[in-house]
Amino acid sequence: MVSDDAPESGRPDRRELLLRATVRHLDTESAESLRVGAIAEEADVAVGLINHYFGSRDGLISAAQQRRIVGATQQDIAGSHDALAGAADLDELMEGIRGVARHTIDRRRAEIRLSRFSAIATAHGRPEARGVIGGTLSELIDAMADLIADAQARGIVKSQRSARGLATFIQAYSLGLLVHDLDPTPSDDEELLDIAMDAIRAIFSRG
Amino acid sequence: MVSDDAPESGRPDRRELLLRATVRHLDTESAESLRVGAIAEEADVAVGLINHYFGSRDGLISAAQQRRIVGATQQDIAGSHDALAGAADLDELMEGIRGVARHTIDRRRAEIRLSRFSAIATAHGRPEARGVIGGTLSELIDAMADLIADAQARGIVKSQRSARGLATFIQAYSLGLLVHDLDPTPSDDEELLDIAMDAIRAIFSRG
Amino acid sequence: MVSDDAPESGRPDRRELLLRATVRHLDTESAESLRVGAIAEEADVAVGLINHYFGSRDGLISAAQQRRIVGATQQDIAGSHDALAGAADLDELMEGIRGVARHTIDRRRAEIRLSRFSAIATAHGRPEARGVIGGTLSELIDAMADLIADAQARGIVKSQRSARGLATFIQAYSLGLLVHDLDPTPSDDEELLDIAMDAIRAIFSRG
Amino acid sequence: MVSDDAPESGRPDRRELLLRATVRHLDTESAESLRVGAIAEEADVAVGLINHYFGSRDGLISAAQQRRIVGATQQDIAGSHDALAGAADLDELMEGIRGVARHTIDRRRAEIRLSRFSAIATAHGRPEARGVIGGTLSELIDAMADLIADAQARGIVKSQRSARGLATFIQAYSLGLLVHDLDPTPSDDEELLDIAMDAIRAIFSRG
DNA sequence: CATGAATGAGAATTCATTCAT
DNA sequence: CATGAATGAATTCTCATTCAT
Repeated sequence: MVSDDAPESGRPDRRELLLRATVRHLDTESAESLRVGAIAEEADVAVGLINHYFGSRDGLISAAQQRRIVGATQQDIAGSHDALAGAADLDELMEGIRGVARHTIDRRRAEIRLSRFSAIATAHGRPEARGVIGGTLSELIDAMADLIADAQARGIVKSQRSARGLATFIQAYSLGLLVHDLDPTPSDDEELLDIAMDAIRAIFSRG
Repeated sequence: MVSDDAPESGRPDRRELLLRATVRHLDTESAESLRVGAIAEEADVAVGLINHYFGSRDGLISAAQQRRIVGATQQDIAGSHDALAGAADLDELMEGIRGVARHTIDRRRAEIRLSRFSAIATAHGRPEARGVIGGTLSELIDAMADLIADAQARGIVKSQRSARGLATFIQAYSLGLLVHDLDPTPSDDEELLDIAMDAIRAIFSRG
Repeated sequence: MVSDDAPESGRPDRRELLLRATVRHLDTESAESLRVGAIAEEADVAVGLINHYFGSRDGLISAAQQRRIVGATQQDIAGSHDALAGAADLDELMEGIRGVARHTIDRRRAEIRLSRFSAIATAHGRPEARGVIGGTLSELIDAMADLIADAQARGIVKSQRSARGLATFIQAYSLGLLVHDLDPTPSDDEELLDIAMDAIRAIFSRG
Repeated sequence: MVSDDAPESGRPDRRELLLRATVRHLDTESAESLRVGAIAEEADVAVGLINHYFGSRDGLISAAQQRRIVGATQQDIAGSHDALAGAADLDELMEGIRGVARHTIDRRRAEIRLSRFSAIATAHGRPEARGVIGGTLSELIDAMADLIADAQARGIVKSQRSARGLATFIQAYSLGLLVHDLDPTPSDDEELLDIAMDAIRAIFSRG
């Protein structure tokens, strides 16, 4: 079977090329600085196709932001799943979470977080983009909630709180770590990790 | 005493008018959509003054973003201070925090949080803005850390973790609540509040 | 008999469809606003065919303008022919002309006249179009001149002026009635008709 | 006193320069072929001013067409007035009219007539322009009607027809002479003149 | 003949910045 | 300090034309 974006196993179609070039741009630069001419050139495609496929520069950016949020999110979910699905008791679970959290806190991931952050910030002043962004974030929370619900069912997580509430808490904290990324005099990563683990262990045990 | 921005109780000076009009714009629209002509008109001031006072359109936007980040969070800090400074024991402290947190979680604050979020996202693709934004965020963390350090000194907060690490955790969570704001099928506010309280009580007690 | 534009009683050929869609457009909109894409879609035909059949957008427009000039006036000629060919004397002739003229003056024909007017105006700034337009107008004058020459041969029209000069006069007046069409405080149609009849009777009788 | 369009007796203001350059262009070329860049350069003015003063390319063209119709019209009226106002009897009047008509029929005026023709044709597909164009044409008819009414009052023109009806007839014929201009095998100018004189004499005498 | 995706030169328009008053 | 008319580079968008299928 031939994949959608690479018909006849040759060069991906022009729409896909444009989208990828745009995602690449947004990974490092602001949307404001995006020039359709530059994107078309980068994608080695005629400018006219941008309006043909996306209606306008704005349409192109929206499509790309959506893909970016989805992309970043899927990675996180996959990582969590691998770490948590097999835990036999709370200690093992916390051990897995610690691994994921350490990766999350790592300031070297700052660029990725900032990039995702800015993609979400797109919702500001673009009410029409809010639905897509909200939906994507919601899926992410759902995926983590599933993992937690599973742990609850297996008696590993004792908390009677809804799995979705707990998942929301963790996601919020994780995203908010951007304040740490941008902090010119940041706290110690390991200490922040310990604090986070205390917090998570607490909400998984009580209530 | 005459305030800086309203000399001789008359009309605030033109620089201030421009800044306010810009903040107002950024509260609802993206920086990209900002037109200096519109801002000047809104402020009822000549366009030329924008470059006179801020050097360029970008200078104006940076100044406004800074004020927005500070402004939105100063309220939180002030609220926290009132609630926490007088607490005699952990229970009283938690009661005060619950009040602040309830206000923080409130989804009606979504617009404000999204607005602040987008201001911070400005750091993406604008390396020159990162210093200002990081510095501002750092000050806010410091302010909250002071409150916590005080509570530690008074023995109310038992945790031996650094006050700044604890403050970072709380700020991160607070900012990250945007995922809750944008969630089309959000968890219950009260439950989220309970979870947050459990987490905070835990990190204030242990470690 | 199968007509040229509807081979084998099926759908008219694509060239004809394009031409008709273009004429339809020009009947209500300016040539400048014509988009080949829109015409092709309207005609339910591939865009590529426009260049195939007409060489270019301009070729299509020229072909359509020509048809419009001819079409609008052919009706007049036909009407005149029916009315004038059988007249036995000047009074009968004038009666027939009155019928045609009444129809011509009618302000409800304003749109048609304006449309034809604009088709002719195409000659301005498009020297290459002048030949076609001039040729078409010339043919129309010739057709009317034939009718008049016939009436002269039969002694009904006494004037020794050239039939073509008389025909030119009538065509000129007829076309110029646009000033009446656009007049916001127009003269009475019937009076205008009487004046025209006086004029025509005079030039048919004297000289 | 300093005129509006040439403040301080120096260079006319930029708006005026743009308008003049546009009129000049439309005198020889079609509106479709007009390029704002070329106009701005011709006027030695920045392109941006076109939108500043006229809103858009279309606004500029409309303003110029209006001025063109008015301009061409005023000349005609002035010429007629000089020729007709002093006539003592019908023969003298006809002599004056013959002078004007000869000038009107002259094929060397074809370009001017075609130009004016195309300005009027602007009404097609631009309903918003119709009012201005109609109003201007109406004023022209009024001016000629005044001349005729005066001749009627002095008993020179016997016709009881309304002066405005007669004026409409003459204007229509005069404008319609474009068919003669574009005719590749035109009738003789002198004969056409004779025919026109016969017609005018008839409608001035009878009815 | 017929199609319509792709092209890219060309045009209008926008808007930050300047500077004479 | 303040003004805002003027500037013109920069950018997006349009759309006639081409050509492989």
